[in-house]
Amino acid sequence: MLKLSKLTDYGTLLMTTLAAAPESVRNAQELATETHVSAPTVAKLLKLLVRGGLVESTRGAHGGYRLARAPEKITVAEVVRALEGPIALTACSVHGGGCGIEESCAARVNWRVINDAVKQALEGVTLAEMAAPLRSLLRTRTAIQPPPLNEFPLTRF
Amino acid sequence: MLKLSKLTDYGTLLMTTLAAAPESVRNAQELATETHVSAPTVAKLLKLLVRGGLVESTRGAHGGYRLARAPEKITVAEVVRALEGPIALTACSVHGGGCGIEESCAARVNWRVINDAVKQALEGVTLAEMAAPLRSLLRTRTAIQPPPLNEFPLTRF
DNA sequence: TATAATCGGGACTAAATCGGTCTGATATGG
DNA sequence: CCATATCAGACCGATTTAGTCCCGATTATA
Ligand code: SF4
Ligand code: SF4
Repeated sequence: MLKLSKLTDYGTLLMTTLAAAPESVRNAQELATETHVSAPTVAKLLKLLVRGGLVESTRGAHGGYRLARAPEKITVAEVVRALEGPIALTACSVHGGGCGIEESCAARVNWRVINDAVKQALEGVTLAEMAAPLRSLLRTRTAIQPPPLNEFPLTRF
Repeated sequence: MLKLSKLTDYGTLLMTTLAAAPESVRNAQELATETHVSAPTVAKLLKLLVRGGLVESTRGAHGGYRLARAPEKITVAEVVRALEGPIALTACSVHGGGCGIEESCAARVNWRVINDAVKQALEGVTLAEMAAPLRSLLRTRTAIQPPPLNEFPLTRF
């Protein structure tokens, strides 16, 4: 459904929760009860987010998790990328996607443009804005810009 | 991966192909060879598109398919909707999505705004533009507008 | 140092979805 | 009436997703 996977959805909720108190260190269990997401799932997500460099962990007793950067410096796009790889609406928008009919596809070039639009929409929203809801998002939405012309795919289409 | 299903992808390709010659009537087999998509899949897609009101079919000998409306009047968003239902990034952005933690979700309101942004991006692209690649898309991308304020969800967040 | 708390990595299963195929009914043109 | 071609739907295998569990590594603290 052009939809986010549920894991990614929960992941952003998790990050938003972390962003609400960026300094404090909380463990997986605490975050689970705060977000109402099941504990094992939270743990799994946090692992992925750590690996993606968005969250710092401290091990051992009294350990826990904390944002790796200031909430203003983390975009929703990064969260999505950490959890489910590059943002690619179509198979061909990531290199070597292996669609098979790329050569003859009339829609490919335009999908790429649409893909970029979506990507930039996600990149324009920071965790700080997610945590402090919606006022600032209004600005963000109009900030979507066309890419410079020379960035366009040099295809033989 | 925040990705389109392959069926939807092929569906837009199919529609783009139809839009390239909006007048002519072609049958499923012809469209399959033109798009390089397997024939049964094309047939399945066309059924869905007919049901969605985007394509007209004529049955019997010399039957085939044709766009129901002018290419300028059909948006990519409609194609996506016909093939995979309402555009909903998160489970809660469609009514009765049944997320379960909606009450306590800090991210919900903002996801809704992002969802609207993506939706409008898709609504801003017509099949005519897909068929005549990319020049006109540049305009479209900047045309994304914030919704009127009173359209915002009235939540107790 | 011993112990408890906590993360890290990965394997694993169940369920849902997706992509694709097939068959029979139905409608049209000749 | 027959050949052609869409229509509707069931159907299935493959893949992906969601969720759980286990065990080894690491650290604070008593
Ligand atoms: S080449 Fe065309 S069909 Fe293949 S993934 Fe890209 S847009 Fe889709
Ligand atoms: S309520 Fe929150 S967690 Fe549930 S679907 Fe909406 S955004 Fe996702």
